[in-house]
Parts: sequence; structure tokens; C-alpha cells
Amino acid sequence: MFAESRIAPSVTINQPVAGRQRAGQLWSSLADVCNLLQITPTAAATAASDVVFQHIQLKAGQRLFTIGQAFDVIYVVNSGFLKTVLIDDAGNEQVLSFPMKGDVLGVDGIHAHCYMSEAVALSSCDVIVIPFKVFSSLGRKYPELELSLYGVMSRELAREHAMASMLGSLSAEARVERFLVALSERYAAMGYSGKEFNLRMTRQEIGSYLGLTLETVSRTLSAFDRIGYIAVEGRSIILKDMATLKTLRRLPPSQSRSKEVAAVKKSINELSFANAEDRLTA
Amino acid sequence: MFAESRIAPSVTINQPVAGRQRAGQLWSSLADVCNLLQITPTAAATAASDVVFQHIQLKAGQRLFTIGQAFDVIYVVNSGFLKTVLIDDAGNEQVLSFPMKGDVLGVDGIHAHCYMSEAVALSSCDVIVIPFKVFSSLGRKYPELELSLYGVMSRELAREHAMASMLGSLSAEARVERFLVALSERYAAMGYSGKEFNLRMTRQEIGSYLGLTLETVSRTLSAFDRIGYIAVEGRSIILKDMATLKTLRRLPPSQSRSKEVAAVKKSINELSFANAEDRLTA
DNA sequence: CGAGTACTTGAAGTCCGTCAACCTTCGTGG
DNA sequence: CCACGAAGGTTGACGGACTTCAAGTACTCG
Repeated sequence: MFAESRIAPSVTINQPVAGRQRAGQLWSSLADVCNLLQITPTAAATAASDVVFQHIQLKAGQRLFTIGQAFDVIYVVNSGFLKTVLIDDAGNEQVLSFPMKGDVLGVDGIHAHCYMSEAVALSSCDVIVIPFKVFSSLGRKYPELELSLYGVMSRELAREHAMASMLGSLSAEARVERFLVALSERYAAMGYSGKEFNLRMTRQEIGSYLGLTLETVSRTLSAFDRIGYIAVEGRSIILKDMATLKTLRRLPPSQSRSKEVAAVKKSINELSFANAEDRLTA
Repeated sequence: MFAESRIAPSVTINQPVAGRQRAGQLWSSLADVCNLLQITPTAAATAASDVVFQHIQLKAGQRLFTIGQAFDVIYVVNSGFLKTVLIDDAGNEQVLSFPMKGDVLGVDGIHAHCYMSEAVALSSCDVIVIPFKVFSSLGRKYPELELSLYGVMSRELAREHAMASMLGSLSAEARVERFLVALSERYAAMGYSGKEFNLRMTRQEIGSYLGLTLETVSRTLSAFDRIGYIAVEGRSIILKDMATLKTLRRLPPSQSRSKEVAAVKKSINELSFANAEDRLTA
């Protein structure tokens, strides 16, 4: 079951490095990878132009690696969207991250020599395969490279810390709003519109990621829509009031920005007002 | 303020490596550090016996490093207990971890070249200072060493994932109970008793770490005590029913183990019963 | 076109946060 | 020596922000 869920049969992977530039960009140079990772492509990287890395194509729903699978390689996302999940004893999924272009996958497998999480494609994906041994030997030759993997892991750690902080102390509204802003910034950094975009994940997955139920996510999005912060229609999101959304970050956990039981228009005013208060107290 | 909160004035740090074995174990060899980190001390490590690392002593309350401080060195705890915290915009502390013997501190500073969290001693501590540059050059010479830093960071990442999962989906009871079990296992691994130990942190700090309030932590500990799982007296903890505690891991978030509105004795029975149910459903 | 999945919305209940009172311990200085 | 305050801890009452349960709609894909 695990084996068959893996795409890209090893036959394809183990093909000799013959025609390096195949149809559909099947191979990438070290310099390409450095660009993807936003590492300043040093002389070292360009020097090692003989090293190439294979790509893997995934379709939505396919798994890149599963929990417990032997750790060999790390992955860098070239295009597409994925999720990484933890499966607990009861079989429940816990979404850990939504990797996209430029993100590194699989580093949590280094320590135990097997992956500790599961990576699933949410859309068609193109992923670069980097054998860990190749990478670390390259790192030894070119210190900047090594430093940048440390950097990637360090950044990942900081991101997790921020996540823990959020899960520990923010309200549902604040979590959803931070999620939207973070997503927007990611899209913007990738050259897409930061104002209008499509969610690639379900409410369920968002909820799991944020430590909420899917109903709460849905309700919160609807509330933001009603207030006019955003426009939601299924998975299409339009951020209408980015400025306010961004300033709303880091709210204290439970504020009484409820009272929205009354008339709709009235609740809108109260909500805006309550949020303004939050901004002051923060 | 940042500067003065640091202990061990630079005068001490920059002393030439003259009398390497000072009073009070002020210096450690690479092999010592490897032992501490549970790395099989390879030939390489013993070979580089000329490399020594300085220690720093902290008293309870002192800070090892603060947020924003320039990143130079990583630390390995030799003895004592600390906490690492994040400070958000509102000035609230969020506890991220409780490092103890063998744990590595400061790796979150690699990426941004400044520490992203703050480390505070909870007791008298002895910490080994490892200049990051020294470490990475050693890593280049001895690949196993390099691999083990990757391993440390990878493990840290996995730990954070587990943490996120817990914060996202477990009830207060389950969190406290997992916290106790984890602490117990840490103590046992260090050679202390895993059954009886003293908490080194306040209820407040535990709560922050677990995403709960100090009142909830206190109430939950009291409840466990009343049921007979543990014995609590201030910061002294005795685990009386380890087996049950361990099997209680990973409960679904909100189970109806309430109904404890009624008489005390009755509520106790119901509570135990409800927990038994949980074990079955999990 | 039916089945399955994703999403929305409502109603009810509860877990846990907030507020508050009280106790103990500990260190300081009158 | 005891008064005093500060800090940590316990416990109770109350309410609200979520979760849970449930029903209904829209959509995709054989």
C-alpha cells in the first residue's frame, strides 16, 4: 500500500544521466536549485555545473513520501502545492505545513533515517530530488551551501515556533486571518497576485493546520466576508482590506468581538470597532 | 540591558586556552560534547582532542541569550534546567521548550544571524559554548559531526511537529499528562528517577508551554492527584500510575469525561470510567 | 444522474479562560 | 522578631468561544 502510493517508479529515477535536458524540464542544475531556494548562487554553485538533479512529477492526491519510509533524499518544490501531515495513533491527520515553490521537504527524516511525516500533493506538482548524501558532500566542498541548509532548517524551526505560539494563544479569527495574510505573502513572493488567489486545500485541512474544526474555519471565513474584509466563494479568496487584515495580527486569544447575534449591519459596526480596540490594546 | 543580562563577561570568554582543566570543569573536549549529545564518539572526535570548548555558569533567572542578539555560538546544556521563550508584540512570553542536559540551544539563530528566542535559566546551569564557525569547520573535517548537527536540528523539527499536533488537537488533560510523561522519560534518560521528581518551572510556564492557563494546569494536576494517578505537592510530583498515564496519550480533543458536577466521590468514579472509555475508543 | 465529497449554516453543549478570593512561602527591612 | 509585600499556587463561579451534532446545498466524477 505504501509502495504503490509512491509515484515515479524507480525505473524512471534510476535512468542514467544521459540526455540531461529532457522534455518537460526533468533535470535541474545546482544553480537552478540555489535560485529556487533564494540562495545567492555563489561561484561554487556555478562551478559544480556537472551536478544535476532529477525531477518528479506528482498529480493531486499522490504521496511523495510516507511516515516510516526510509530516508534517502530531500525534496525541493519547483511548482505546485502540497501538504505535510502527521498521522496519530487514532489515524487522525494533522496538517503540519503547506509547502509550495521553493520549500524544502523531508528534512525531518535526517535524524531517524526515516521520514517522520507524510507529503501529499494538493495539485499537480514538480519536485526536485536531492539525494542527501550528494547534498552533504557538496556542502563539504562549498561551505556556503552547507550553511544554507542549516539556514533552511533554522528558518523552519523559527516558523514552527511561531506556529506553536499561534496555536497556544490566538483566537480562531486571528488564526484564520494570519493564515490568509501568510498565504497572500507567499503568493506575492512567487509573483502571483497577493490579493486574489485560490485555496488549494479543503476547510478540513485548513482547520487541522490551524488547530480548529472545519466548521469554525468556514464560519470565520463567512464572517470576514460579511464584514467586507474578504470575498469568499468556495476556494476563491479575494482580500478586500489587506491593510486591516495585516494589522489584526497577534490578537489576544479571547476578545469579546462577538455580540453579532443582533442585526447584521449592526454587528458589522461592532465588529470593526472591537477590532479597532484590539489594535490599541495590542 | 541586553548586554548586561548576559553572564560571563567577555573577559573570561576570551582568555587564552592556557590551563585547560580549570577548577569546576570549565572546559570540555569535543569528545565530552559528543557524549553529551549521545553521538557515538568517532575516531574523528577523539582525534581532534586539541579543540576545547568553554563553559558558562548561570544562576536561576539569568539569560543566556536574548531575542535579536547577534548569533555567534550555539550552546549545549551540561547540567541544569532552562526555558526558551518567544516574546510577542504585546510583550507576552510564550514558552517554547524546557532544555536540559544534552539539549542544544540557539540553533534558531543560524538563519537570521540573530537569536529568534530567549533562553533563561530556571536553576543553576552549566552550559558549553560552541562557536558556530568552529563547529561548522569541524563538521567539514569530520562528516559524522556535521551529520549529527543536521540530526539534532531534524529531531528538534520533529519535536516541534509533535508539539503542534498536540496543541492543535488534544484536551487540557491529555496535554498535562503528556507533559508529565515526557518529563518523566527525560529524567529517567538522565539517570534520575522517572517516578518522583521536582518541576523546575512555574504553573504559568507550564501553561504557556502547553497552550493553557496556569489555573487550568493547576486544576488538572489537582484532578490527577484526586484520582490517584499522581501525587502533587507544589512542585514535587510523584507518578503513581505510570502505566495508565502512558496509555492515555493522544486522546481525542473533547471527550465527555465531565459529569463531575455531582458528588465528589461519584465524580471520581465517573472520571476514571470515562478515561477507560477513551482508551478503548483511541 | 446518483454517489460522494466539499461547504455552509443552525442549535446545543462544554471545555477552558477570565475574574476573584484566599493561602502559603520567602526574603527584606523596620 | 514579626510585619509586610511579592510571587506562586489552589479553588470557585461564570460566561463565552469553540466543538459537536445535524441538516441542507452545491459540486464533481464515475
